[in-house]
Amino acid sequence: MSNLLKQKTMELRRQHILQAAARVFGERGFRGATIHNIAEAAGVADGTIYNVFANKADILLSLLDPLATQTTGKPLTNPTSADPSALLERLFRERWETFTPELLGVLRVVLSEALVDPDVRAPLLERVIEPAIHPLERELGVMAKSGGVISSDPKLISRTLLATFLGLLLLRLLGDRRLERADASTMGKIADILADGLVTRPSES
Amino acid sequence: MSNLLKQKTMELRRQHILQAAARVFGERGFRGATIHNIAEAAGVADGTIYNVFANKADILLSLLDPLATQTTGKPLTNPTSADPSALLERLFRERWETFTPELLGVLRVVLSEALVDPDVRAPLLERVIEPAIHPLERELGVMAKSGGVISSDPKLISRTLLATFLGLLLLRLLGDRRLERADASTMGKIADILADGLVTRPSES
Amino acid sequence: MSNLLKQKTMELRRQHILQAAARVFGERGFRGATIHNIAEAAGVADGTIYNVFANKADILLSLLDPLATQTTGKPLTNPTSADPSALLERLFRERWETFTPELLGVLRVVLSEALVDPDVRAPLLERVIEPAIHPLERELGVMAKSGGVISSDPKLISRTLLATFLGLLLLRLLGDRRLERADASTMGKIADILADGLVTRPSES
Amino acid sequence: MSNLLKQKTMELRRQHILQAAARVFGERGFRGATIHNIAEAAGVADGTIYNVFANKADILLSLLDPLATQTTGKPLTNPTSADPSALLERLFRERWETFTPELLGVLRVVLSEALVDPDVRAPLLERVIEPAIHPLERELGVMAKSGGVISSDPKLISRTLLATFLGLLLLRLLGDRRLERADASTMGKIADILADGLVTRPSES
DNA sequence: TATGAATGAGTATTCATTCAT
DNA sequence: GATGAATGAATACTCATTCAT
Repeated sequence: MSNLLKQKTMELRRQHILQAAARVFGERGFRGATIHNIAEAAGVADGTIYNVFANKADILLSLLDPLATQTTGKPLTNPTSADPSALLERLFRERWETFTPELLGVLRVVLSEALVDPDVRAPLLERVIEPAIHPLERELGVMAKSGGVISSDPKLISRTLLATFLGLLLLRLLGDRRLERADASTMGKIADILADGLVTRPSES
Repeated sequence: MSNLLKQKTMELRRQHILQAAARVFGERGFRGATIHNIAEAAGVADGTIYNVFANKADILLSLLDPLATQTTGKPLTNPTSADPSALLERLFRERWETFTPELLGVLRVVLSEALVDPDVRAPLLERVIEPAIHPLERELGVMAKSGGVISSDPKLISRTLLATFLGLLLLRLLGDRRLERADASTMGKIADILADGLVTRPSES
Repeated sequence: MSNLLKQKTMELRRQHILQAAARVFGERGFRGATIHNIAEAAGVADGTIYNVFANKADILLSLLDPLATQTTGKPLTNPTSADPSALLERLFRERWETFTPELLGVLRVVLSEALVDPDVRAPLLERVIEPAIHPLERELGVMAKSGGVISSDPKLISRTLLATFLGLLLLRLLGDRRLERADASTMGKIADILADGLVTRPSES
Repeated sequence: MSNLLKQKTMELRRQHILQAAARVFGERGFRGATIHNIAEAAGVADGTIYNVFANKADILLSLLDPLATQTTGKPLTNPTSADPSALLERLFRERWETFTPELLGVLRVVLSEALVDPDVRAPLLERVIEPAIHPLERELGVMAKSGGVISSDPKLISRTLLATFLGLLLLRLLGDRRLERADASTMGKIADILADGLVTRPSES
């Protein structure tokens, strides 16, 4: 039983260090943050970090988990929702809200590092991005057959939707004022635009 | 005249080093690349770089120029084109093509560093992103008044369009296979979707 | 009695750890081996080692015991053997055989460390080397008086004999193939050479 | 020509650092000495050492050169010297004298490290020990045929001679007082003993 | 008494920057 | 101006030792 207790203590410590790392990495980036910075923020000794993580990179890779949970934990689609507008609505409104400041910090450092390090890029693609795209792609295929959405190229459309969402997050991370104050309702507007198009149709007049 | 010659020589050397830096930074990232790497790639001595650039960060900031030219050099909108579909078409087709492998490398390292360093983030926002958004925003406002596009919130719509484009580039940089082989025609499809919407309208049947 | 039992248990544990340490030190050297390596090899926790030994250096010093026993346990000379050839024979044949692979490992690490650390050097000299030299020196003195061996400088001769033996062990430890496969009979040959000299005497023809 | 000057300067610096390293390693051993210790002793910055040596181990391996020169530079045997006694005389007298305090320091650290690190052991064997043994072995073979020395097993005899010499050096390095004050004449005595044997022959009476 | 997680001092190595030539 | 050797601050990681359980 002391064994179970130890495991729990270990897990708590791990999460504690990960939170500190998320904060420090979010502020200074992966390369800019030192193990000492993280240890200080977590209130432990430098060496303690290595009782939990193999090395600095391992900490960063562990931060992919919350991002992955983000995608896999809450399925984008839902068997009963065959309404494409509702799908977009959910994609943009709900997901935007789940990006708390802390999770944004994680995204910031993970994206930054993934762009220049294949060892981060590969798991990000495989564990976060693809699990976000695939169900969407499948759902779009189904909806296309039933006539709800335009039928061409679900592979491309799913990527476009994710791209828009990621791009909005990116602009926010880069300091765009408009997106820093975007809330769920803002996202609702964007979902509507994507659903109905930007151009007003003559036939609608 | 010798003065002029010197200036030209200097400018040539500067461009030469910048090209080498673009390549090296694109491959290794900003922190992962050393001054020595760049000097080697440019065929000059380490010290020579400091005759042209103040420090390593200065090289990176200088790489914003080609990205800025990207946006300001070829205006997104064009007074004569009052057609919103054509605007989107141009935004996605032409711009996608201008992202040569070298420019993608620049974008890669600049984005990576901007995400975690405010000293890169601010000029990227100011010199590249905002100059891309503002004319678009203005044009959308005009088109909204003339009824060509939906009228609400050009600030948000312009950001959404840029977000989609940036997001597509981002997915490509992160290794998404579909987007790695996307060409101008692929971008044309995406522009169409944004123009007309994803949902098929009952009224259109 | 429980007290006695405890002492025995303690002594067993001590010997167990020492054996593990001999193995690990022999493979990795003193600095290259970690307390954790030794604890693992002994099947105990790191902390347990400190219940038995004061510190890492104390383990190494404790490994001098088997080497010391080597010398003091089996006296080199024997009052009844006044035959110098027999003495050399015993010195080389018997002692060579007592250097089991494990004891060679101990010698390896002790020599290595003694060469660069006075805190190991002094006890090695005092507890192992001098106890090996002195009785030999004494015996040579006696034999010199009775005319069995050349009379000059027993101090030097005893050292020369030990030097030869140590040197042979050293070459073996350094990987010399010929000595790695040397057995007792090989040592017998060497003893003969030392007894009779390398040069063939004209008078012997 | 400035190129030639640079090479010379580089070589001087290299030798300067090597001398400092020999001193520091000799005092503290390989593991006990830090790069900073060596840099301080050489009067240069830590980083400068890495302009000359690839890493710490490379410094140690470079210290094999003076030891190798020791053996290969001055051939043990000499075509004209067919006299075995003279050969031993030279082996012990001359070589002992070449072990200056500095070279002894080098031998100390090289032996210490070679005992526990195969990466040092192999080159020591190949570049120092074998080049010392082989010519000796050959010469002994020749002398055996001409009847000057006992004929059996030159492989073993050559090793025995080197073992004796190495063993004497080892005892000296371990602090044996008698050998710390041994000079060339002491070595002469030892050579005589090896030549003529330890035992006084009845036939010689 | 045994455990093994926490500690934090210690170190090889890197690399941006300088500056004598 | 160009060079590239010298600099030395900075940092990930190790490991002997301690001590609460």
